[in-house]
Amino acid sequence: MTYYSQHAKVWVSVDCIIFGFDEGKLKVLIGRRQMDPGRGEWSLYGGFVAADESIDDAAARTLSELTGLRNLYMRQVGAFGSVDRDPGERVISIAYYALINVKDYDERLRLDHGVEWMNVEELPKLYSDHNEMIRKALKLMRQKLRTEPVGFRLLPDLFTLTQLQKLYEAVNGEELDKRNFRKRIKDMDFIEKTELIDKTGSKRGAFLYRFNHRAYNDDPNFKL
Amino acid sequence: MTYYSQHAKVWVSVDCIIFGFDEGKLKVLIGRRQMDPGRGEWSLYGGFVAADESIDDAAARTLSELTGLRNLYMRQVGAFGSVDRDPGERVISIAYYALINVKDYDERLRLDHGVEWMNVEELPKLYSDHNEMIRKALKLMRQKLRTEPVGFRLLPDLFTLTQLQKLYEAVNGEELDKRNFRKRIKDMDFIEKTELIDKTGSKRGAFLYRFNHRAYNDDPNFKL
DNA sequence: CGGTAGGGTGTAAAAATAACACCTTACCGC
DNA sequence: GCGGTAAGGTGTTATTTTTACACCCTACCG
Repeated sequence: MTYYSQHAKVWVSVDCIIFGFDEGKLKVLIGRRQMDPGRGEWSLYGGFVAADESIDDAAARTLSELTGLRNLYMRQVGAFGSVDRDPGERVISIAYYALINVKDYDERLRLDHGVEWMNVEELPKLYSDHNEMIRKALKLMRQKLRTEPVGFRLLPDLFTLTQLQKLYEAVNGEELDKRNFRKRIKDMDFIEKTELIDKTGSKRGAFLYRFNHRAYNDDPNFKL
Repeated sequence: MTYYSQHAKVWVSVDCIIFGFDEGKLKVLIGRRQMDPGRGEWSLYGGFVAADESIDDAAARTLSELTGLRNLYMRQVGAFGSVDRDPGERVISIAYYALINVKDYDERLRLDHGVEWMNVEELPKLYSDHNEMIRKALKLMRQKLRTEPVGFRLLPDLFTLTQLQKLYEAVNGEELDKRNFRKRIKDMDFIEKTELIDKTGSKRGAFLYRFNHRAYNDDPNFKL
């Protein structure tokens, strides 16, 4: 059975870069590492890949462990495999990023795991190569948000155009022209205007919009 | 020492998607698999990650083993980790793509390894998830070629504009307008015209060009 | 010495992007 | 109750980028 027995086996873990958007800022979930080596250092949340699960499944399981949420939008960032990336043992880690709506994350659960939302712009030095993972995740996520309608995953089901614009501004780190932005939105029929109005963000109130998956599948022409 | 001992260890391999460009076509190096399981099936060339080398080093070593070349342009495609992707054992594989100039590849060495150049458009069914690896590699490679001047890695140091254009046409699968293409090249000062002339491609002869790394670093504005 | 196959060049129309300013609404505080 | 204010909402024009398009040149070959 052991066709490959002359080769070394290693541990493989997954690390999750969980992006959220709140108060106009792009955030990442990080916590203090609870085990050696590196106990107490800021770190991404991760877990090991079990013998009987795929790496995607391991990432999904780890994400759900942390957030209580399933079917999150999740993409692989890549494998990180310096020999000494883990100070104790040889561990290769596959990084994944996920997009979640901050309000879906139960505060209690967050505290239980001792993680917190931190602005991507103001991250501390993290354990091992986790800063590098986040850098790469950010790059991929930005690219994805530009070309596919996944930014909605970071917002509530119903959102205002201003929220959406602020999201894109936070992700790309540059201000956008309101009129040009809204013109583009109008061109995309799968971003549906509802008759509902959000009054929390302004006195006047703003129309709420919704992303229509079906309509997108019919005519997937997204560009922002 | 074994902090993580309750978790399973697995084999980790690397698989190389080696792109080349010849006779106007984009090609990949594949061969018949020489070991069980899957002996005889078409397959990418790969190898195992050793205990004392990073995954990038393993990929570079494997590439150099196959091609005799070092310092190839190489980028990670991602980790592939379905439980049953290898019919025999649990093996997680990290795919890498590399760009080489076909003429740098010693024909003798190629035959020794029993690999051959096959058009990306006409690939057979490959072992395990290797077709999927190639699909993803192609996608990443195309994106890279559009935004960074790495296509030159697929050409000789000196090349004609027609060669360069044919390369981009093959990679993106669409014809380009000669005058528009050359206009863009003229805008990029780091693509230097030499006084040398290539007579192999035509009766009249065409000027040879060269990519100037230094000039590119001074003003890295590439777009094709 | 004529045919031919690839090498080389500029301009104008169309499309995409960027710049820009003012009115509306409803709440809040006085 | 009313004036201030903070966010919501809306079109047009200039600029830039992209695309479309056709003819002459050169040197080899037969």
